Amino acid sequence: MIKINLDLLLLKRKMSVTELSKRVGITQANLSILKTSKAKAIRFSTLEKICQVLDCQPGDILEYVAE
Amino acid sequence: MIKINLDLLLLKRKMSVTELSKRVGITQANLSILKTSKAKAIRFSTLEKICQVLDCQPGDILEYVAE
DNA sequence: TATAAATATATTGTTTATCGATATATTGAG
DNA sequence: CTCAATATATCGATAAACAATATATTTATA
Repeated sequence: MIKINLDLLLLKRKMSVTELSKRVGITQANLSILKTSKAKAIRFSTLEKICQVLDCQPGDILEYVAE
Repeated sequence: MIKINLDLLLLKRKMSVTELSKRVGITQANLSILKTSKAKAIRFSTLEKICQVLDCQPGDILEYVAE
């Protein structure tokens, strides 16, 4: 499965999910869905904004976990 | 923007896009769209299969490029 | 250079699912 | 206990993946 992990970076940046959602431009609810790996897809525009705001690469937040 | 780069890994694995598309389970045409960064989103199920077949991590193929 | 193979592009239709908007539940800090 | 942060839940609209298919273009190779 593909896991998304924002916790580490949010901690580093001392940023809340709510704050990130505002900066990214999506609702707190929908970012929460992403954050908990409940989403079945992601728009590159969203991924891009997250990377932009958190100043990171997709690889920093996306992980493939074999099962 | 978010760029997707499969070329390096395909070269390493000596695998063609057509071959990858068969293994991943999507058409050659649609994988080509992904490969050329024309897609606006990606399903995690697709990303997962690509990582599985190429034995890699999302970070190996996805890149955020600031503009 | 001719031919075939690989890849890119294009079109149409179906189906899926993001994301907005919103409400509410749950958790945690103080 | 209170409040803020986060998670969960609906619903609807819209966007877009992906299938299927055809075809153009590029690349390899005999």
